[in-house]
Amino acid sequence: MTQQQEQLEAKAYFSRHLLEWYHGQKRDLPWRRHRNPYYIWISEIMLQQTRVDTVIPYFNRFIERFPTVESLADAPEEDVLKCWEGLGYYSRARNLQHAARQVKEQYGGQVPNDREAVFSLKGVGPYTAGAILSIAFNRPEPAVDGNVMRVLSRYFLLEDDIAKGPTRIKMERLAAELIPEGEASHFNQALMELGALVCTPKSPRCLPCPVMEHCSARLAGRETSLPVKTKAKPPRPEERLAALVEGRGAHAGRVLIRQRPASGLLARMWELPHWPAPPADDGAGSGGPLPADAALDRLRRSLRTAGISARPEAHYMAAEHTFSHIVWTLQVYRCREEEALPRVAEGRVVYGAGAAASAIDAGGPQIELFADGSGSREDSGAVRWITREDMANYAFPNVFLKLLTAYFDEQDVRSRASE
DNA sequence: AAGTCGGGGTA
DNA sequence: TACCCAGACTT
Repeated sequence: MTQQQEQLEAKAYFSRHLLEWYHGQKRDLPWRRHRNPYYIWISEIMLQQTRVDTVIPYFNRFIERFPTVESLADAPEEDVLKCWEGLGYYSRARNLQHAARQVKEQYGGQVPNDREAVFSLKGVGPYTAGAILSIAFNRPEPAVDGNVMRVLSRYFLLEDDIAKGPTRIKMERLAAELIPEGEASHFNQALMELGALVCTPKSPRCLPCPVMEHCSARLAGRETSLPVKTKAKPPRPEERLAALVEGRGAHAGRVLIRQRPASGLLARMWELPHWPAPPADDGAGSGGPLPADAALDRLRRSLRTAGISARPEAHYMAAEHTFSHIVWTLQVYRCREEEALPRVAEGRVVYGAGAAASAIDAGGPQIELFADGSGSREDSGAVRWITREDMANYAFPNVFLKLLTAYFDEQDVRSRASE
């Protein structure tokens, strides 16, 4: 048998056995219960860089709250964001709603089924377009994600770096050849299911694998050294000082939160106000936490610059928040609202500092208005005084969700103890 | 091609 | 710890 014939046979074997395995092993997932293109689409956006088990509860809540394309298109953006709270990559939520409006206006509320149209939807790239077209419409389009690249690089012993762009193109060509006639939907899902359940990154379960016999990596004993992938550079650390401002008088029992800018990191999410901590200058330049008094002093100045009348009192707790490119270490301080608060009414912060106000009015990319990191661009956002119950109306990144929940829990314990 | 965008599970 | 993940968008 020629090499080309062997290759053809290996491909046919792969597709046939994988498909058969899938019919017996596929998981019962909410978006698999109907072939509803809207459900498939939502699930695929949520599944970007996110595990199935994490997505399931979010998916169920989401389609309950937004059952149709039109209901999503017509919803307030903050509702969509709140539904996405804790899932991460929040631009996915905003892009999804943008795309829902595209579908409503350009395609009569029906998810389009041709490549051009699907690809034009905001937030839909090569993988997601292929996934929607194949899974929802059974079109013979490849849907190549990291999972599929791992499976193919092992089965065919491909040593291309899957972090490189051209590799995905090559994998797509291969994946397209493998789709059995009329079976695009099942086959593409089978490929991903195998990657998720059997051909896992660290320790692949080769024995129960339906295609083990002809897996080139396995036959070469190289299944754990594939795929080849250049590793990402480590995230840079950022030390920050956060203010947990406890209200007094009219704001008693409430905490101050602010909204982030409309673009960039955690866009339009709500948070405790926080600012960069200056590097601790201990002479060695090694960084590390700031001495307590220096931190309090820095925070006092940041609060004043932001137009928040509050006095830092004591360190409360530390919290970490990891992004793919940054790691925040937040040192949270309890602060007391000061009397006489003409500058922090409900609504927007009014700047007292002339320099900051004029700099913002001038427009442009004002990242840091002052060299010391106070008066940052974030200081121009809306602020609110909230209770625990109000948390339901604002979308928070997980770190602040946990911080606020812990704080209000503690307050409840204290108030019950003092009764 | 590289950087920007969260968060959690796994070994 | 370090690595991984059902990626897309911007520059």
